Amino acid sequence: MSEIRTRFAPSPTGFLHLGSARTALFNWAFARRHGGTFILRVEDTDRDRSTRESEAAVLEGMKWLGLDWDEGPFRQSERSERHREAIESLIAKGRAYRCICTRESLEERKARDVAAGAKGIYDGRCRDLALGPDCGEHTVRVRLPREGMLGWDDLVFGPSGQDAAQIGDVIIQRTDGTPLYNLAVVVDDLDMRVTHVIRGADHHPNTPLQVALYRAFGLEPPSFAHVPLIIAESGKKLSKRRDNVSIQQFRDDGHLREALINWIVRLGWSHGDTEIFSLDEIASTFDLEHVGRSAARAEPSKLLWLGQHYLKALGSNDLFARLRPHLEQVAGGPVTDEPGLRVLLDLLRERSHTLIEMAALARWHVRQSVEFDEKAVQKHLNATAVPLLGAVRNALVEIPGWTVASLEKAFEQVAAAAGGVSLGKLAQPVRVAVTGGSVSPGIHETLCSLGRERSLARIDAAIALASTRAG
RNA sequence: GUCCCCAUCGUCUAGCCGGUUAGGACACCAGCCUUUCAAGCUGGCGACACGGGUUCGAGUCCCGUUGGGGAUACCA
Repeated sequence: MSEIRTRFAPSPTGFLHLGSARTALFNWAFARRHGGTFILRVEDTDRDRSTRESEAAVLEGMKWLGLDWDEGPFRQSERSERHREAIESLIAKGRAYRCICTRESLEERKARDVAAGAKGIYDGRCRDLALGPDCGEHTVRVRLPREGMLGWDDLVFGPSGQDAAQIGDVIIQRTDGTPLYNLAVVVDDLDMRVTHVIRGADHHPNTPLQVALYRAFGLEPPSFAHVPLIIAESGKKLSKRRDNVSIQQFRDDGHLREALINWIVRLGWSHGDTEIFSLDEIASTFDLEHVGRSAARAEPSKLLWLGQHYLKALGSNDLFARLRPHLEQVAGGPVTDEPGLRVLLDLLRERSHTLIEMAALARWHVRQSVEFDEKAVQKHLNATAVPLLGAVRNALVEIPGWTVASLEKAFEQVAAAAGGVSLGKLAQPVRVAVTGGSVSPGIHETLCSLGRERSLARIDAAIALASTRAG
């Protein structure tokens, strides 16, 4: 069997779309799984909507996700000469013909047809006119068979197809001489020797036409696999306005690429009961047989869970590197890499789902001063807390080493000396003193990560604050 | 309107040739753990859209209904 070749063919309209990313992933995975070739081709034949910036955004999204391609990126727009040639050859073979029907006339005829209860497909007025190149302004249409099945065996949906009579001779070349999508894809996939076309199910309905085009060229169509669409949480189609569909946006929201990949691969594909997949594992297990047939909702709770999972697994240096920009955002300035911060970040892993969330939880550590949460202060930094904080402070100053164990011991001693106050009574005021809020990792760990000097200074400040308030 | 497609817990899904107490994961709820928040552990709630067939037997096959999606461009 010949080498497997897949391609991802996005139209560059702004950014890498969630659904496109999954299509790209599937194509990438299928090629990798079979030791094949993954091609990237930008479908920019619609000049009005395609820009270099959006093309760059799509490529950037691919790279960020870790989807590397073997050939390309090719631009469909740079292949127009080849497309024209292909159209000419079709005309020469009698498989396509020139059409001089005007837009207005076409619209009018279609409206009439539809009003009469028909489908409104092209009536074939120019089909047998044998118009030459000098016929004036014209489009080119494929000459489709009048009847017969245009079918294929879809690798996801199974036997599929449509009767040729339902389609009609569609336009493949505009009056300005540029090719239309359906013609261009077929020619490109043929030229690039694509063996498996894996794409969104929104293309399912125009596959019969493409099958007809392959036949017109006298060549075998590739295998097709249509992947069900991803729909919004609402159950509706993903909308750019309402829904987050941009991979770049997910990245900016602090999601880990590993989580995003894992999330989308499971949207429509499964491998038994396995939930966790790295890119490598996808590359070695992905198959078309287990791609489902119904649309999947992009419900983000699992993405969040996956985010936490991968946050826990990330190497310390990797985590710090990825988190740094977000930490600096929170700190409002440069953040220095120091052991105490690393300790805190490790503690924050199981408390966060995204980098943004983690950076927010590290706020009290990376900022110079504490920002107090008013409710926490009222509850824990009150008159009764003053002697307690004082006792803790005195004990902490005395301990030789600043470790979790020594801090724990010191707290126990203070609690005992204060006549058996619960550790909770002790811990909360201290927590508010050093973090400004009532939520943080264990108090000993928290103090340990902040370090001796900063901790003591913050406790002193809190004692002062609590005293003034009480007095 | 017309064509095409889809249908298992709230969500993602397992379910290969018809025989399962319909499984897993997320979410949710409860308990344990616990100085807060998490994490972790244990347990719970929870689904074959509906109606007809075929069959000894249907989540699995067939038809219909309903619901949802996609396509109906000189867009891709």
